[in-house]
Amino acid sequence: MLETKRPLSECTAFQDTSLVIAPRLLPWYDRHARELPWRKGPQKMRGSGDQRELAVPYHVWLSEIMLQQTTVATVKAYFLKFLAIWPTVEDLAQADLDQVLTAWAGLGYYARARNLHRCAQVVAEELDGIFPDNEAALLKLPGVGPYTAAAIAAIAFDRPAAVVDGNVERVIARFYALQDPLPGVKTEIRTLAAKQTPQERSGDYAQAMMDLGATICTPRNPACVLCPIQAGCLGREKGIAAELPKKAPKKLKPIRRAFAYLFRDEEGSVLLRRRAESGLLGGMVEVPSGSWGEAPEPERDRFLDDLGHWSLLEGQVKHTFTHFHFEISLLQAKVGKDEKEQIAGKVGGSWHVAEEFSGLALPTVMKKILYQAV
DNA sequence: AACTCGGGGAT
DNA sequence: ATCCCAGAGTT
Repeated sequence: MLETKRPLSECTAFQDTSLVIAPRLLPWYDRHARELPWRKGPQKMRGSGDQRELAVPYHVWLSEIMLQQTTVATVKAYFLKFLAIWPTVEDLAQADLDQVLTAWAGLGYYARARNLHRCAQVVAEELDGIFPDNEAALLKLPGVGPYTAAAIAAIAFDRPAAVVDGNVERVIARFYALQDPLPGVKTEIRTLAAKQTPQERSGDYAQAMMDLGATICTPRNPACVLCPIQAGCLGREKGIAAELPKKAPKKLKPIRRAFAYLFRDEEGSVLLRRRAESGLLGGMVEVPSGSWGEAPEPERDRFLDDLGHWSLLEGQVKHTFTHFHFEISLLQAKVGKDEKEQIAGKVGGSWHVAEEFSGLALPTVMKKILYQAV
């Protein structure tokens, strides 16, 4: 067996011989761990009296929320910005939701920002500003699901929680050559992942698995020759690692179309309004638009039509959301100084010049519309 | 279990 | 173009 080849002196932390990943993965992590803004260096197993350096729970939580379905490269700048604006969870709890949404703008999945703000308030006001140190309590927090609860417990508190994200799913599916497709095979993956989670250095192990998936065991063209756990990998033995995990086919994205209505005054101000608190782009700022339908031609909005003399602008703005493509045709109308207030009232919005855009909670699709037209 | 919910980088 | 990303919440 593989584990019997290790010197006994290195085995004390991994006496359960069913642990075949951690003993090889952690030494690799000690050498190859990525430097990330929210991460402290790997815990070195030094003398017994040595203090382990765990990352700050607030930092771990903030980064994990941002990292949900979002790449490390994208998150870095947002993480540093949030930490600069709100150094502590109490600071974030006291912020206005609109400020949080503005700082989050462009990162996507805006329900995360709303839940982030609510969670900060729960921690600050009900938990004395201290994050729970166990999965069950973490799971109750807004925006914290099974993955994030395990990740915080492991990384911030070194609890032996089974951390299973897309990277870990891929590594486990390949290591055990699991050929059933996701999401059906998820339960089996979680069971195996839990069985491999070590009692020691659990936080490092979790991050090592994710680093491995991100840099070696990649979705395509995995670098098996460089892999620290290549020896026990059934997927590699069978020559099918790159094909795993299998996934159910995805649905085709329909195309939705709409008219965006750009009210402009003589000085270049634009009329913007806030979207409903829930649903797509919830709570974000938008250019008023008609309905977003799937018909071959976009639908005019009777109410907005009557508020100005509209002219169609050249070209269309294209944007792809998670589950549909979006094509926006742009309409523009000049608004006189005397009617600005009245129209703003009817539309339910307010006037803004281009210099103010960066301070507004504008999602990317709305920035595209504004930068094309303004 | 299926669906909603952004945006960008890699290929 | 497609895939996938340190997934969660709702139905």
